[in-house]
Amino acid sequence: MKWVFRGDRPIYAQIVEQIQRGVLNGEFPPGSGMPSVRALALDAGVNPNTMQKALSELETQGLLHTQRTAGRTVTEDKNMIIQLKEDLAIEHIRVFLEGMESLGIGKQETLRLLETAILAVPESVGAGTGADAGTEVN
Amino acid sequence: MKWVFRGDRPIYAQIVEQIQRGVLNGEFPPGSGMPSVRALALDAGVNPNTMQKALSELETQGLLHTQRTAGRTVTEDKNMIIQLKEDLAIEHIRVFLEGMESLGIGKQETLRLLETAILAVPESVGAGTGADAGTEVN
Amino acid sequence: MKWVFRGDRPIYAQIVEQIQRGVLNGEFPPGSGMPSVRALALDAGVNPNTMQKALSELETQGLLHTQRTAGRTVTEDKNMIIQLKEDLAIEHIRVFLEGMESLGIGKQETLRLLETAILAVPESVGAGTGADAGTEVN
Amino acid sequence: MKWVFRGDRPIYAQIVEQIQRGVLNGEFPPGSGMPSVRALALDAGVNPNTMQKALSELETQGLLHTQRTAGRTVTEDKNMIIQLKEDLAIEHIRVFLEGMESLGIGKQETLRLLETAILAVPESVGAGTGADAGTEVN
DNA sequence: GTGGTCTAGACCACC
DNA sequence: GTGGTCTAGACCACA
Repeated sequence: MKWVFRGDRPIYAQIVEQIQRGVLNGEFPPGSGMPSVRALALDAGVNPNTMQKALSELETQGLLHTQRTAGRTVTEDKNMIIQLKEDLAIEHIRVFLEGMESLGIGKQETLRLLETAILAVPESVGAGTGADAGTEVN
Repeated sequence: MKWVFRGDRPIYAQIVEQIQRGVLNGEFPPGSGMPSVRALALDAGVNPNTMQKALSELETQGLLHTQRTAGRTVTEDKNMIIQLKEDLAIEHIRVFLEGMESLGIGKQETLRLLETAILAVPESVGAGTGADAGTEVN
Repeated sequence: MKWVFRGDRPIYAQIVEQIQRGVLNGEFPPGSGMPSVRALALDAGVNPNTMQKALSELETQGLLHTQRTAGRTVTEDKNMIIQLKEDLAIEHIRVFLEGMESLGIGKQETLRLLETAILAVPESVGAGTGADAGTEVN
Repeated sequence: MKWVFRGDRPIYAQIVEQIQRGVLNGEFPPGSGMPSVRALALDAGVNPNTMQKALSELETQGLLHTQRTAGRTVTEDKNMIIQLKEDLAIEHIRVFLEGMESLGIGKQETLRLLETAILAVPESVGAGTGADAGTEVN
């Protein structure tokens, strides 16, 4: 796992997001065991307490489970993972549209701008990243 | 001006954004005078210090100018306003795409999702918000 | 507020319960401001961090709100408080009946035992504690 | 024996309770022999050390005895079993009333609520589970 | 002064 | 070794 932290937001919150991301894109497969708190903390270069805080938040979200002394595991509930992915995507879109609107840029214009932006720096077009979206999880 | 604040982010930052928005959408036209710090603070229901901090930041951004004794005015530089709008839009798009990508959703898929989202709750289609983007300012 | 802690469960969890109790019985009325984290910690004789952990859990429960720098307040949503009271009562009853049942004591017998226990050490009978149950909150 | 464990409390403590329950409700009759530690551990799906710890505790409680080479047996002292049952019941009731009181619900009201709860989901009324309380043991 | 975050370091029960 | 809890102490942004 590659950890990158910015100074403008709590580290633990960034950890939460990056682990969520890791679960969503298959780096931490459903049902698999997570590294120990200490190991993760060492790897990320943060205090174990900070890592712990992030992990327990992920636990209250239901994304992680803990077996007391047997370490933590990613939830096996693939539906929850898919659901989370959808929720986050919808929220992202909502915030994005809202932000653009507040700049006086309407939805249609936003769409047009996004198209332009993507065409400017396309990813290997044709390769369906759309397909990928679901496959890592299933 | 209608002020709305959420508790999860610094008030002053939210003020900055809302005034930016006001300038971009024509509520505070270029060259026009801003209300006094006290008046704005009273209107927004915040501490004058907080409003002061927000205005200072807008000044360093170049969006507002101080006329020593004559209070603050919105910049007359329409290009700067257009430029700001563009910058913010590009930044929004960049962050958005990055966020979606981190969910394992590629650019093409993102575009498709955005289309779907917009078609679901369209704005009065045909009315060119794209046109608006520039018109209030010019 | 009188704080009592037992060694068999996390202190922060006991704080959570005792503050809940305080909100439910009117010691912390809805909408009122809570003492500062430091003050509460000093009063309870625990580390500010421990108190903070308890308070932030109460916040995620929705029972407390925080105004960033203006301190914390009890929620004004009386319905939520009543709801919480009901939920906790039902949960208590459920656990109680389950526990008795696991001793081989059925519901009817449990009821009989409880009657006996209460008659043995009655509270000022006739004085409707039942009435009180709702009144502090309303 | 059907073992169920929750992750929020020590496994060994839950084992203690479940075996107590087994003794109280006649599943492990007084004087009878207990399965071996290994067998129990295998059955419950826990580490033998954990099962050992639970059994040791039950031994210090006096509910089980070791016959050196002959394995463990349930105590033949029926009075002790009855006593244990009573103690646990009283403790349960005490904790229950205390908990309800802390919600601002007095004893009389608690009694009323319990009646309601039981009437809502009655067990085959008339069948005296109360009678059972003593019979398996005698 | 307020809440919030982070670190360092210790201790504990559990397996 | 694992997760969990607690303390002590420091620093920060905000109002």
